[in-house]
Amino acid sequence: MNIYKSAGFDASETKEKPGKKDGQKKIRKHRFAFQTRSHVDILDDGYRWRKYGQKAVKNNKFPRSYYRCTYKDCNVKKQVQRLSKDEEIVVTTYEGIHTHPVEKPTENFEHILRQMQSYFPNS
DNA sequence: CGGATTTGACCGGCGC
DNA sequence: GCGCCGGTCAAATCCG
Repeated sequence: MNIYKSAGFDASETKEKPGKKDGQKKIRKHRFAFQTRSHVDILDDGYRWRKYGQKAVKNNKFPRSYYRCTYKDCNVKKQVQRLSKDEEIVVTTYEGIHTHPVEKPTENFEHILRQMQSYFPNS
């Protein structure tokens, strides 16, 4: 299994909706993109995900899948997209930070999971 | 039975 | 002002 993490470290601020009251304004949304070499887009990182949508991308021939964490109070989002150039490459983009423990015995992914948690500052 | 998944439709924002 | 795109939610259905 050859899995390597991508350097797609992008921290964008939350997109607040104009017209609404001062909701989340200064909080940033952690965005982390992972590039995995797999034929299946079902990458289990140890968390439970529930698919809530699927849309096709313009630059891609393949549709993108939208997932959301099913944990109580866990508003973490994840998207999976395949590269049109290399269908065997799957890009997993995580949005948000998990606030609950992992209960799944991840295989080699545990290694990556550790790296992810390292990037997420636990304030 | 509960939980999860699928597809379609709808809404909002932005562009022109 | 209208059109278009992206994104999200909802209902129905299927599986375990």
